[in-house]
Amino acid sequence: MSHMGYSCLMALDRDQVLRSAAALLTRKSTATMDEVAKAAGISRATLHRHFAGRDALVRALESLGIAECEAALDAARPEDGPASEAVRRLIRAFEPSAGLLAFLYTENQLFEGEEQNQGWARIDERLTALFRRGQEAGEFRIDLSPAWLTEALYGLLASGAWAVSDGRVAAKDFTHMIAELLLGGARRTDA
Amino acid sequence: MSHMGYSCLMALDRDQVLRSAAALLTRKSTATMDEVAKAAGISRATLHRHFAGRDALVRALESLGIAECEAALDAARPEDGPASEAVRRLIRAFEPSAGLLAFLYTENQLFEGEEQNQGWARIDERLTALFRRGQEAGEFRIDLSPAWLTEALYGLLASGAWAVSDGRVAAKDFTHMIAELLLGGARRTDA
DNA sequence: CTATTGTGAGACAAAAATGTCTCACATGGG
DNA sequence: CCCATGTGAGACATTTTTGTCTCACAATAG
Repeated sequence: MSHMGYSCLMALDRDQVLRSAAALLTRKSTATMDEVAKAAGISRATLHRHFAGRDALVRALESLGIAECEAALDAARPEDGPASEAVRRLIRAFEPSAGLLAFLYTENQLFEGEEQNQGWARIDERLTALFRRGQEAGEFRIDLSPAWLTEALYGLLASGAWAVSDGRVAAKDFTHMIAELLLGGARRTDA
Repeated sequence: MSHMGYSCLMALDRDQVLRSAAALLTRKSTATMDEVAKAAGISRATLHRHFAGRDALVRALESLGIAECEAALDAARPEDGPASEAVRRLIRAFEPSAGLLAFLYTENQLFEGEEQNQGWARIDERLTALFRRGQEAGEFRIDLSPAWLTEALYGLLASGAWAVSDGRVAAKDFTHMIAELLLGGARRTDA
C-alpha cells in the first residue's frame, strides 16, 4: 500500500517546503512562486500541487506558525513556577519556530480571516497572561504593560532569528540573548 | 519664477508619498504601485513621475531612512554623557522615523547595493559604538554583545511602531516602553 | 487673460506572474 | 517485469502589473 508512503513523505516535504518558503519570503517578501519553488528545491508544478496559490501558501504558513506556537506554549508550561523561568522555557521552545514566526509577525497584518485571527488571539492571550502573572506575583515591573511585553517578545524573537541567520550572533546564544534582554535589560545590576 | 514653487511643493509631496508608501508596504509588502499611489492619494501616473518604478521607490525609501537615522544620531549626541541617557535620547530621536525604519528593517535584506549598505554599516557602527562605550564604562552588562543590542534596538523600534499603529500601546508611551525594556528589562529591580 | 506646470484619468502595449495542461521519467511496491 | 504515484520540465492561455503615452483640467505666476 503506497498510501502510507505517500502521506509520510508528503508531510515531511510539505513541512520543509513551508520552512524554506518562510526563510525566503522573510528576506524577499515579493518573491515569485517560481522563486519559492526553486528555493525549496522543487518545481513550480509540484509547489502548485501542494498549495493552490500564493494565498494558500501564506495561509498554510500561518497555520503552521499557529500550530507551532501553541505547541511551544504547551511544552513550556507557562503557568508553572516563577514567571522568569517560564519566559526562558518559552523562548527556548520558540527557537525552532523563530524564522517562521519572524515572517508571520511582519506579514500577518495581511489576512483578517476568522480562524487565523482567533488562533493568534489565543496565543497572544496566553502570552499576556504569563506576563500578567509575573506582574501580579511582584516578579515583573508594572510600568510595562503585558501587551507591550508580548509585542516585544515577538520583536526580539524576529530580531534574534535574523541576527542568527545573518551571522551577526551565534545560534547557541539565541535563547540567552533574548531572554536576558527581555528579562533583565542592558543595564548592569551587579554594579 | 515657478521653479521655487516646484521644488518646494515637490519635496513635501515626495516626502509624504514615501511615508504613506512605507506605512502601506509595512502592512502589505506585495502592494501594487497602484495601491501605493491610492494610499498616497495620488494617481499612478504621478507616482510614476516621481519614482521610475518599484525599485526606485524602495531605494528612495531606503535613502530617506538612512538620512533620517543619521540625523537622529547626530541630534541625540550618542557620545555625550551616560550611555543610558544617550540611548534614551536616541530612541526619542528615532521615534518619528520608526514606521519607516520598521519597513526597512524587515525589507532591507533585498538590496545589496554599494551606497545603501555603506549607509547602514555606518549607522550600525555608530550604534554599536554607543553600546560598546556603555559596556566599557561599566554601565552595561558585557554578556550581551553590542551587535545584539543594536539588533534588538531595531527590533524593538519596529515592534513599538507596529504596536502603536495598531493601537496596542499608546503613542505617548513609545519612548518609555522601548527605552525601559531595552535598558532595564522586565524584571523588577526594586524588589 | 495667458502661458506654464503638475495632475488625474484612461488607453495601450510590453512584461511578468499565475493557473492549468501534457508528457517523459524515476522510484518503489506488487 | 509492470504498474501506480509523484515529480520535473516545459508549453500555453489568462490575468495582473508595469511602463509609457495622450489629453483635458486646475492652479498659479506673470
